[in-house]
Amino acid sequence: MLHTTITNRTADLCQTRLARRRPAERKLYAGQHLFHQGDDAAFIFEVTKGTMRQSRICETGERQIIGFAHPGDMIGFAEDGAQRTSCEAITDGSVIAYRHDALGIVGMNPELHDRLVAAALHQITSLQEHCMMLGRKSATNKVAAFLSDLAARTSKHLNGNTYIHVPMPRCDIADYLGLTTETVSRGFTQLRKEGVIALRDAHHVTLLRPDLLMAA
Amino acid sequence: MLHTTITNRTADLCQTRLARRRPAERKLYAGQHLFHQGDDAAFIFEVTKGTMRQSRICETGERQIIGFAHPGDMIGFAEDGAQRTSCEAITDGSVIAYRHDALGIVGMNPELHDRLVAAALHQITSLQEHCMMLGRKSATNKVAAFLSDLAARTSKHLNGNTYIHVPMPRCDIADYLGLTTETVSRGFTQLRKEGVIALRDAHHVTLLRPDLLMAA
DNA sequence: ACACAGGGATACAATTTGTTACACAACGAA
DNA sequence: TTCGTTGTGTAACAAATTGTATCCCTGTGT
Repeated sequence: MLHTTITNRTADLCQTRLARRRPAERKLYAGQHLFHQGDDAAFIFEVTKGTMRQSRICETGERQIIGFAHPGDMIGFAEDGAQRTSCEAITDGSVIAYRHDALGIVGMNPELHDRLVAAALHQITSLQEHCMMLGRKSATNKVAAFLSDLAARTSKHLNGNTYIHVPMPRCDIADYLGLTTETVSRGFTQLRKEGVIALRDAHHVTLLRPDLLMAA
Repeated sequence: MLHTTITNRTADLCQTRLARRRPAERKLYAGQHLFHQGDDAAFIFEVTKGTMRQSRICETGERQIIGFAHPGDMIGFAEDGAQRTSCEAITDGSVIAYRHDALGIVGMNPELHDRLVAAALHQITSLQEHCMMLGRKSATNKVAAFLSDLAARTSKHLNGNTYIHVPMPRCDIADYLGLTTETVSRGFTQLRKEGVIALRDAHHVTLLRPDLLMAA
């Protein structure tokens, strides 16, 4: 490891400012891969625009979507330098790349190190919640919880209503929730019939009863 | 943050040796809690003996077991200083406590910092695999995968056979796999009827066909 | 020995979810 | 325009999982 390169606080701060000025932002078009399962994990990425999906394919060919990443999220935490998941852009977007080993070396950039550690801990928490949802909720509950999460991240409020943009197709939601597309469809329909949501089209949802959504 | 306390390498090394000499091991009896959901997260624990279960209770009262921890595993990674899960000992065991903030501060003990970061990344990977299993496997597959994992961690080999000790009751396995106890029971029975495993009793399994277990 | 409690297994009914099939709308290419 | 293609919603039926009730076995205490 590179702990021997530590010199003093000032040098670190300079490096921080330098890194700030050139954030190495990278554009991604819808459908484009950020990395593949098995790739060398040299970077951790911060999403700055767009929505990404992080997925894993298992031996039997089934896909599980591990999570969706929105602006502000960090993706690409990897054990032993190899990505265990793939990551693709669902919409056009952009990311900032940080060296993966900044997690191990405070000296390079202490502020970045803290942000990466915090993001890793956050990832652990959200994976735990995902497990909880996959294991212990019914199909409709899963759809409701998914919309609730999405609303908390990316909703717009206009004259008392909450509007959610659902950028991903139904099959992505299904692979995220451990369901089939048909069951996801039934979930949306049921929430609509119960008056919890209204659908302009498959990708534009209005939240009529946020209270019922949480409880559902 | 406490980066200002960094002085030099030598001091850090001394502190490392000191920490090594007094590992602050703590005994736990079966059923005893290591921490509760909501507790302040001051420590990360390394399991040295026994088996622990880490679980979460959701608003509706359902329990999901996030993972089992065996000797060598680290538990207690927490966001914002608060535990999101509870942790209990399934068998008698013991743990070593490390200060949680050692994750953020390399200076205190660089070697420990590296171990904690590696453990956090490992936790992310295994949670991702857990999600995959919860979302995309049938009941029997889940039981098989669970036994396969357990075998990889804690099995004994005697004259060509693999013996697995299953310390936890069926209801824990159910809450881990997102099933009911009955379904777990049926899973064990099916694997036995297929000749993949043999059962001495509920807690002692012999692995007859490890190849079929992975594939199942 | 006896009754009792707890964990586990099993049969059968009930429910949820997956399958299969088809209709419909939006979209792009010929 | 017309023809495919793709994504989505719906419905009927099949399959998987769960719920319920019951039974078994083992250990424990009286």
